Amino acid sequence: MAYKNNIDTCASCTAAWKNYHHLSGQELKMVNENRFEASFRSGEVIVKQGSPASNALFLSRGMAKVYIEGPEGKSFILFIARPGRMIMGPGGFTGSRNTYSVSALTPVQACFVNFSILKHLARTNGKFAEGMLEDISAESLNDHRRLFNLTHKKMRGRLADTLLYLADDIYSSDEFDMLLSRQELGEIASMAKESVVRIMKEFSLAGIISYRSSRLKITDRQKLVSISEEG
Amino acid sequence: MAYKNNIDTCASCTAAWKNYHHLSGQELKMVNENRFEASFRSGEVIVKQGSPASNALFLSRGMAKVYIEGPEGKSFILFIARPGRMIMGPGGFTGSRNTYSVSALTPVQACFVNFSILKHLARTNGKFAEGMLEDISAESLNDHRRLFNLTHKKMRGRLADTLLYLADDIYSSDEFDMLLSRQELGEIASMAKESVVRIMKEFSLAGIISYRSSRLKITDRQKLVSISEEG
DNA sequence: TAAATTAATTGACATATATCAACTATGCCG
DNA sequence: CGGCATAGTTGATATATGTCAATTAATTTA
Repeated sequence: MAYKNNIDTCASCTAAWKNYHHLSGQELKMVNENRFEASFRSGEVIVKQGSPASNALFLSRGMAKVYIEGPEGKSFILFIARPGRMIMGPGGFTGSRNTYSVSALTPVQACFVNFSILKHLARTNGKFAEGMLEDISAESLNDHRRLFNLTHKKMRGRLADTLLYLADDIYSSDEFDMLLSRQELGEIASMAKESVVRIMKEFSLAGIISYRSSRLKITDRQKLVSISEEG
Repeated sequence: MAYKNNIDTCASCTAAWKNYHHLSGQELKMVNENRFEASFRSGEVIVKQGSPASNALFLSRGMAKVYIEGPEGKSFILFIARPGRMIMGPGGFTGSRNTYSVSALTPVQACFVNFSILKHLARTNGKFAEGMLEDISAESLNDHRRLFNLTHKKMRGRLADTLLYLADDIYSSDEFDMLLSRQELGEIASMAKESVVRIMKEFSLAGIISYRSSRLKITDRQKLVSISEEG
């Protein structure tokens, strides 16, 4: 975990959180002067569940998984994080501990901004607070959809959801490098890794997806969507 | 759905949202003058999923269930609502439609406050905005726990969770009137109503709970907690 | 109060899905 | 480059859970 500052300023950062647009030059300067940056290698833990929560996380480069660690090594992936998004667990406003872990799926460049700064900005800049509320609301809506889908769909539907999530929300493309293991796909779709393997093969034989090595391509999106909808 | 105003003012309302404490007299007056009130009978729909979302809901009396309606009559109960809490779907800040339905479990007295008022207050009153963020964060944390529990626990664990949720968060007592049908318990714990019946009986035979008619009592909380934890 | 709904219960059965064990492919490190 | 560790794959099996059908209990309505 080597420390270095690769980003000049928040103002010039191309991966900055869109809500920072609501800040004045003065306010953004405050964020910039109080952030700190770090690099992580693939697989490294960026935030550890249970540890004291004091900073929000922003990725400036790379991808990470955000997950809940349960007993007996069981874990559940909440979402995949990319640059441009604020990663602040509920712990930021409620308790004082991280309610989830974050670990790097690729080499990651990350910025940490202390909660106190963000809270101060939310108190003093109404537009910023509103943007924050919008962000958190959008997450909340996702959680609700997920709660419904995970409890009401069967494996095929849940895996279809997962593949569509990756294509639509993460890669914005129907063809992408699959950074997640079968195990991790299972931790998103809530199923055993063996089941992921079997259903991926089934989809492949049905011409819905194709994959070789780590490259995955959705070849029949329509069918995948209908599997997702049928549950 | 008869309309009447039973609450004098927000200032004197004993069921008011705690975050209203952060408002000035002037601000609270604005809320008071722009709210409207309505009564609902048991079973009546208070908010309908998919309809245009324009108001946040506050119960001043009674209980309601907040749930997602899926295809084929399937539904999933997100939470049980009581007075003192703001009920604003994510739709309030993101889309413009209600993302869930709310229906009365008992006779309900409810207040509606337009989003525009709440957004305005959030923009102009930092403390209020912060309180709102705290509230939403707490909900988010619940959703995350629920995502993990529903996907990783077996039926007994999920039903134990549900009964503890009712006792701890809703009734603050180990003995209470069970307003929910077996079907509805299943829509919280994500299982068939028949399974709810069978496991309730099992718990009853094991001396963990007892029930006759609509009265339910947790008689061995420790065991119920351990079932919840073991999953 | 009786009839008519609706909810709860029970048993039998089907099946979706996890688990276990073995094996193979792949990638990484010395 | 070869060997070790990790990830992927496959088949066999166990089981948790849903579904269906029938019955009883409880509640509402006429």
